[in-house]
Amino acid sequence: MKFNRVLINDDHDAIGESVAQVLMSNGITNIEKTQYCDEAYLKIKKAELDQDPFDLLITDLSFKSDYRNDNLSSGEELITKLTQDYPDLAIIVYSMKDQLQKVRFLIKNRGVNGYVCKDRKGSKELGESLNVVASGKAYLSPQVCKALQPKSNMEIDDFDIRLINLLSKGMSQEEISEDLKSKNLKPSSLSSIEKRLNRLKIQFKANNTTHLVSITKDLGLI
Amino acid sequence: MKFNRVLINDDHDAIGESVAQVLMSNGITNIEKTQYCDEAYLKIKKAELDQDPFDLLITDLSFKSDYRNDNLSSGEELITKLTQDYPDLAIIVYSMKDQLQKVRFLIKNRGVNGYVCKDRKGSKELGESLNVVASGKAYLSPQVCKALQPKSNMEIDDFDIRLINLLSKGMSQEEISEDLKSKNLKPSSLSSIEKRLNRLKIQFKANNTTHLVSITKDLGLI
DNA sequence: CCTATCTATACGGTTTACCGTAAAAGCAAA
DNA sequence: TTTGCTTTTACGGTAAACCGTATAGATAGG
Repeated sequence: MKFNRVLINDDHDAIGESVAQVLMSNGITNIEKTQYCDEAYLKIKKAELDQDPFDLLITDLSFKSDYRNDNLSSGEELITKLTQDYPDLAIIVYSMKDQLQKVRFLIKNRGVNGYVCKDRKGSKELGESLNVVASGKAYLSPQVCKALQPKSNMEIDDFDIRLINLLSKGMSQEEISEDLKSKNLKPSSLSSIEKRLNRLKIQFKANNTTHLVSITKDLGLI
Repeated sequence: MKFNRVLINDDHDAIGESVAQVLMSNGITNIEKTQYCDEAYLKIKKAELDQDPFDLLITDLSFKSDYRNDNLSSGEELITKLTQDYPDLAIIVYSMKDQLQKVRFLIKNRGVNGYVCKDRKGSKELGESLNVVASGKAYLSPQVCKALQPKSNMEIDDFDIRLINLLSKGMSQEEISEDLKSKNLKPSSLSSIEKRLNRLKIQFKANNTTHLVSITKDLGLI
């Protein structure tokens, strides 16, 4: 099997162009490009209605917002919507992010078929991913291929991310506790929050909360 | 004046390629590419020694680290070193970051000649910047062109920056006080530090220290 | 020289973060 | 159901951050 009709969704024009180059050098010429997630969704929808659907979407995850106020503001939202509506569409994510948690989530829970890291060898890996994904297998860049290996111990989950995010927004640990309780999310006691933060501080070698937020921001975790 | 010999420094291969395309379509063919800041520095140094120097560097700011442990790990460090050693070299930054403080700093204090945002029209703007910078003027992408307008500038001095920086490294206010005393820097009492932080927290509408560090990191202030 | 003003510092009280310990709840295998 | 393990929660003490107020020093204008 080979992909015939491909949509590229990336807000950076140069990336879109280079992805198109990779596709063409793999013999794929029926290509369209979008720079917004809304636009991508509409194009896919229209293609479906026109009986000329895409077989593959290559998309970034993070998009800068501009004057248009977008409905779908991130690649992840786009993917969530697409996997509901068009489960047959193959999706390759092409992103700077290399967090295992995110990768695992997209592959396991969103049925993403490939995850290629924009990096020094991004183009080459993207080319390889086309063949792998076309043959029905999942492709992962080497940097993130351990995402699917079970349990590489020291890992952070969505709760951790949420926690650090709320801290970075200036909430106190007690306020966070209240917030979680009001949303009926499970670990919500101040004590649990403290314990979790403690683990994270050890993991990231942070001296205090401020340091932890600083480090995770640098890592692009939040 | 026109640029003859250009070095492109970007860790993402596709970007390097697309920048090269832009240069060639502007009639510049003497192009070299690097994917590491160390490599870029060495290449520029060598070219200088060989009496065949570059007249322009186009570089990203953030680079992923890999197995090589780099000396210069960011574009900013590279630029700092270059403006010391080769003040005549023109530099255009091509980056995702669009924080005004960062841009202002690079233009004012590092003598960077152009700042182009990697964005939906990044390639087009990069092409325009070549002509503007070649004619001796500074080029700024529309998103960041207000960086040079003095209006948007709140009065934050070096002490403030130093303070927030130390906080982001995990030091307590007392440790910072000790540190400043040991360096004989003037406001150094815990009380002064508290007062200064208070002013900053009001200025940036921060709830606490963690929030303050988070906000200033987002602004690119530190 | 005196005074108004601004800055640095000192101090005490309150809140929040930090850290250890321990009980309670959830869960899976025997 | 019992047992053992893990996770969540509770609590108490210490350290640090937070906040108001007050004194000391430095500076500029009269």
